[in-house]
Amino acid sequence: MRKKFRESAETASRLRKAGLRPTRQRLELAGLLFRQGDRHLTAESLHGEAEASGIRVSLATVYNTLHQFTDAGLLRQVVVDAARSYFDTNTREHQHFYCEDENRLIDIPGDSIAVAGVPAPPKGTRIERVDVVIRVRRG
Amino acid sequence: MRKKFRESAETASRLRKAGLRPTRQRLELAGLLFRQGDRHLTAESLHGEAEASGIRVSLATVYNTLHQFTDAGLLRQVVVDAARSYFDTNTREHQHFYCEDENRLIDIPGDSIAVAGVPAPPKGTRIERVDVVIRVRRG
DNA sequence: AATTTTCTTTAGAACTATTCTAAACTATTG
DNA sequence: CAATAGTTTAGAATAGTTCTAAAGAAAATT
Repeated sequence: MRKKFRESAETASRLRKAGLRPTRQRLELAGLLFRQGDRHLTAESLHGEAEASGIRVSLATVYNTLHQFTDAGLLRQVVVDAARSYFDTNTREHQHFYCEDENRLIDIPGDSIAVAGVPAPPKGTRIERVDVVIRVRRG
Repeated sequence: MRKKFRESAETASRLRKAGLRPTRQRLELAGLLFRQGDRHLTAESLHGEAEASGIRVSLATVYNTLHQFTDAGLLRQVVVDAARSYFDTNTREHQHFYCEDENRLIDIPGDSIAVAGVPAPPKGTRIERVDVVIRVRRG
């Protein structure tokens, strides 16, 4: 399969650039993560998907991989819920609706939303990121 | 002590209005929470403070109380860190800097900051709250 | 003011998400 | 192809939080 081969090679080189060896587990997880469009996953949900696809990988490796990919800029971690951590395959600038009834994230494109009037950050610090979470409920 | 008595009576009636019995534990925790100005606490930190003040209260009760006060609108829960939950005694509209180096929250007054271009919420939902977290780091 | 009812507190167990550990394994280097 | 350095893994450990059921306290009822 030509396409798959090219994707793997591309992913492998992305990983190498991030200082990560392109192991079977990383390549297969990357396949799951990036094959489809923008996605929001938890470690458990990705692990479940891997299992369902016949990919053999431990939960610990899923956690490691999600964090390594996040550090490498391939994923963005989204904190909306005290209970679980979400990872977003969309690393462009954007924000989120968070549906509290169904624990679901929905992207808001970065060009539609803007935060104005941000004060200077506390002395000795610099702004890392501005996160907007719009909490919504059925009703 | 006149002042303390009045505070207790006021707190007691706030609790009653929220359908909560003004028990010793709730009154004493309310004392710690609201005596000082705006504060950001975790369950553990409040429990520690209580211990230090000679207030006898279990950690389970601290958790219960924080949630009950939040439901009653006396506190606001702030989600910034996947690890721990913060509770904010400032329930006015406002936002936060989150200092990732020291796990510390800093209030941003609601009148200085504004979010523009919020799209319509997903079908069948209404906006509950708009949370802005500005993540900062030393540097 | 004693009794009953309802709510609250508590210690400790249980749970959930996540991280750690150290041994086995795999990719890369020389 | 051996040596090295990085990776994976199962399971243990941890952290924060919630649950449980029994004891205690507040409110309602007599």
